[in-house]
Amino acid sequence: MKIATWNVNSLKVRLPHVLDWLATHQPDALGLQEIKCEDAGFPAEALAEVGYRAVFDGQKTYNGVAILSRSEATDVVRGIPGFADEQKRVIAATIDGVRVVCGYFPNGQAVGSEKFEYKLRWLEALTAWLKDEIAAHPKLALVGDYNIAPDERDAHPDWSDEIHVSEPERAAFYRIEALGLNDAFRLFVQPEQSFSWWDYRMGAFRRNYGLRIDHVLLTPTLAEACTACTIDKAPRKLERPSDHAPVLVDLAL
DNA sequence: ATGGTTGTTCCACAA
Repeated sequence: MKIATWNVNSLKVRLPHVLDWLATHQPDALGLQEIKCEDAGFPAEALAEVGYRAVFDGQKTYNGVAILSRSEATDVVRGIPGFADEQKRVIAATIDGVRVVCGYFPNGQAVGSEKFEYKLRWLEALTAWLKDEIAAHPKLALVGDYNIAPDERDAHPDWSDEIHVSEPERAAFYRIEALGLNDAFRLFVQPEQSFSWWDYRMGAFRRNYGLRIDHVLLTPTLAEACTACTIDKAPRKLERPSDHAPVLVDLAL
């Protein structure tokens, strides 16, 4: 089984890239973030033509998440239960016996800002809900754009902003891991300076001036079955790319 | 020190 995650920064604009990527990698589940479209405008037909169904929680202009799958997605949950939020950032579903939780974590803008406080509140609510969700689903994958680089290896040495690498954000990431989740990427030896996001500006991709902020976290049952985790930089090299690369895990299931 | 880019939109705002 293959599970992947990709912040596409507008599904409308990135649809050709997504269709190509699905054809090449044939994931069983793909979590998408920042689809930036309302439910009525979701390109369900184009995806169905290449063999994928979708569950989604769309929003105009900002945010929006989806899970694409070849098998039927069941027990769909939209948003964090009990956490009122206008912003569409979470969708969860069970696919082929695996609970896939897809999240677009808040950016946080700048440490100490109002948006940063929202990020921390959101992380707290997500963590509380995940505790129950993991207890109910031993095979669970938390995928998405976390907007957190977990440790020093995950940020370019010249990264100077506090946001994405601050102590409170990293502490929140470790609290999620402490629920019993494993960073799939670090189960394997990886190239140094492996990143999943590069700013559009200042030739950041060319200089590999990036961060690893897109993650797949796995419960122990899935971590034991995990045989590979890779960041696919290929779509980032295309014309009109997303600023994020997809992350893909292989599971011996 | 500033500005550099992209997407959606009413041209500013979020990333």
